[in-house]
Amino acid sequence: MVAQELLGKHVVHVVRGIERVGRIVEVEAYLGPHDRAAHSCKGLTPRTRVMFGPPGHAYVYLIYGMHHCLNVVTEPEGHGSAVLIRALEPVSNISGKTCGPGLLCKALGVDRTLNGADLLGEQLYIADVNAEDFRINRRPRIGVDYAGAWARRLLRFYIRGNAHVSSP
DNA sequence: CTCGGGATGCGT
DNA sequence: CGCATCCCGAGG
Repeated sequence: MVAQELLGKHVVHVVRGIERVGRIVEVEAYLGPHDRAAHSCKGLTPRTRVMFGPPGHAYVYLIYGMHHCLNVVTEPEGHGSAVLIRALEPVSNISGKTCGPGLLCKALGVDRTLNGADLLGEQLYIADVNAEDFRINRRPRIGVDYAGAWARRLLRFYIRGNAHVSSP
């Protein structure tokens, strides 16, 4: 699954020439319209347009009126799947906490103006790094209790023992 | 545990 | 149009 492959990679956001970098330590997979916890289960709407778009783009949305969440579209166009970045370990030029999806967006300076951004571009991207050895834990996703059987699926992945995971 | 906060999608 | 709901975080 693509979600685990993001663990250990770096998220880079360039702000006024400064690279803000965090190492991905926690993610959740959202599998498509059949996944009742996924935004795409509402179908193709203005909000979910990017999620149904081509892979390698950022899906950024506002939640609870005040926090942003950063996702990576992972599957081919039309599929409607994405991976939510839930926690980072600070690497460079990070100020503020990064142990949660809203917090890490704040620390990186990511907001909805980056919705749809091409992650192969220059401003916001995922950087592969030398694979440090780590083990992966799998758990149910956070905050999706409404999603019936899908709430119990083990689609949350994090680096075992990492101090920056949101709720170990 | 509570509660803020605003967009969204859906029913009317 | 109204309104319940939401992939959260801070504070008690």
